[in-house]
Amino acid sequence: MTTRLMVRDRVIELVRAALVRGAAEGKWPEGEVGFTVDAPRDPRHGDFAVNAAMVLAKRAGRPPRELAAGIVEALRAVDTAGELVSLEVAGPGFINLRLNPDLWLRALERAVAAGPAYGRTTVGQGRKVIVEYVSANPTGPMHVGHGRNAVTGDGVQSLLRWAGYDVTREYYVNDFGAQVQTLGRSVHLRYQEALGRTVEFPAKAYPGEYVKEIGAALAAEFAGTYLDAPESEWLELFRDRAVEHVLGMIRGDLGAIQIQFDRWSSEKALYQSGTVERFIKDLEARDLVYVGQLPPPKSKKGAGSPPTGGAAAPPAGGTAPAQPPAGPDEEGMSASDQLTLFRSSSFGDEVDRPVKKADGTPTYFCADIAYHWEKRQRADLLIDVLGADHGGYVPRLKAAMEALGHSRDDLHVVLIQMVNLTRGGEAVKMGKRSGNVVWLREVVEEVGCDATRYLFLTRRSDAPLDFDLELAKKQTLDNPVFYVQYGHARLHAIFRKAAETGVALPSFSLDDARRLTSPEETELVRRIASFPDLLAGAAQAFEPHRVVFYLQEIIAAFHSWYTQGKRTGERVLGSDPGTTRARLFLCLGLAQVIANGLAVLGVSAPQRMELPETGDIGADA
RNA sequence: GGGCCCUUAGCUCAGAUGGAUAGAGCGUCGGACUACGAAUCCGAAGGCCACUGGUUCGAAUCCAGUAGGGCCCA
Repeated sequence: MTTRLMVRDRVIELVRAALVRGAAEGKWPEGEVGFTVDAPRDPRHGDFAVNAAMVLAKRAGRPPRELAAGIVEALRAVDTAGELVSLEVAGPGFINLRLNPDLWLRALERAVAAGPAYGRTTVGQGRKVIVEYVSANPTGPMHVGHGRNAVTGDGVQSLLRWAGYDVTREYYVNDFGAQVQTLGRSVHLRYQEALGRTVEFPAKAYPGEYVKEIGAALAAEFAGTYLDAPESEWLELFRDRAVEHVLGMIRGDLGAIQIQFDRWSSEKALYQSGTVERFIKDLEARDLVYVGQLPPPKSKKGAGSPPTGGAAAPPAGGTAPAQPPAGPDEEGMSASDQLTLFRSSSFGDEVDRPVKKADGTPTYFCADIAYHWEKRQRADLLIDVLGADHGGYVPRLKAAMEALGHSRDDLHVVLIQMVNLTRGGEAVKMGKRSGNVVWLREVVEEVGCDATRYLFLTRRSDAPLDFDLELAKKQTLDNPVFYVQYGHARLHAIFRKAAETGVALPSFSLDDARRLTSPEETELVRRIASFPDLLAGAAQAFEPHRVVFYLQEIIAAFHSWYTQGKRTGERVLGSDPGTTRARLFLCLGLAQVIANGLAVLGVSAPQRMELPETGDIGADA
């Protein structure tokens, strides 16, 4: 498909041309002007407002309104096709302009013509980007917090795809650190138990039912072979088997919310392939590391208070979106150790971070930046979707990017805040202490995939989210996903009705479309036309929630228009064939935009929905 | 004690790179169906955009500080 301009782009193009023209005539200084073209809040101000005169005022040393008049003049001269039908200077120096309505109608035509591809743009220019999300430790099934990370990350990658980026969806598996070792030991305990022993479970062992299953499976496979064997003989095997099993569960959890990855990167493989070693050599070659000691803690209570020991993180996370990777501080290093430190403080981090422990083994952080180093070789832009508890981790990752000769903006981190699960407004008890974790799978099975996905995206990702199970199940307007899907179904009900009454779905005709003259109809057309812009903006800000709000607004506008038509008698299917075709075509555009917006979010767009049990309308009274 | 995020209507939240009179939903009150989905819509009431200063033509938005909440690290 040819790259056609969006309506707003056309305006930008015209303004730019006008500015060049005026500068050439000596009306104002030459050079780029950082102007904006916005749809004003108040529709009476026109289709778009341009602030170029105000921006230019400083440089030109002339009052904005005077400049605006000049720009208007230049715009008239540049607009040879007559696309701008009204231009006026307003307020402090805005140029309000109105477009030939046909331009909007043509945009509607394009929306329907593009069909399921409507909204795709090329702003990403095929840039390679890796979106890493979920990356939950393979020590248990996904909980609700992971779900929000997964859905948000998936929304981000989807947006980037729609915006023309070359996207790889990636999951980083922490299959090497202390936590999976703990899992391996926990499984071994269950293995012993399965073979008839009575064993005690230390507090830090993983409690889940799945641990028991893995233990039992290994008991069946190996019988007593590893019953009394030293840990060195079984730990790696048990760990790997457990990880494999848990990853299977995680894949299942992801499948339940329809998320797939293009690539699963393994921490263990980073070591085995020598990537970590190569990375450290690279650091040494660039003189980015040195041997030294950890800086003393900033605590006031007595210098040299020892860092906490290497206790493994608690097994099952509470509501944290992602389980924290064991930071360097949890790896049992003390202040007196001679460590290999990375000069991250020279690149904006607070302190230098250890990449090798006293015994020469790499730290978790080391593997992690090695991973980013390796990823950056495969892509131009890296996105990490992390739990908000990793906020402190971001500066050192960015420092690493810069130290390695990239831009710190080549890595963008999307932070995901906590999910507060409620049922009918009351908090569902969750917490690390109680061990009462709510698994993602339970939620999906209760409320469905669509509601789960949609509701996770009803907030900016860095704001905490209340997720109410009762609301998610409700088939009423309080439930936002239902509201949008219902609107889509209603549009299709109109199409069905048209078919029943022998009205064919129209193809585009400008003459027909010109009958869309009411303010509500023009507004709907404009919203449809702005959809590609909305998607591109959301993609570049990595904010999938914007799509949710867009859908919410456009469907509300539709419902309003529809109901108003019922009252006034100006129905979609009316007595005048031309108007009927025009309105049907508008509905086609609406249905397409809703379907595509929902598709971006991975939510279905049903054409028909079941009536609730109460409203048995068809029954004769 | 240090760092990051946050504070907008009674409640839950939107406000794209600063734009004109700050918007939704819920809740409250009052209305609208012999149906192409009332699972909807219309109207009313509801605001010191936490506070103070700064930047400029212009600030909910950017900067500094203060207060309060969350997370991470000590």
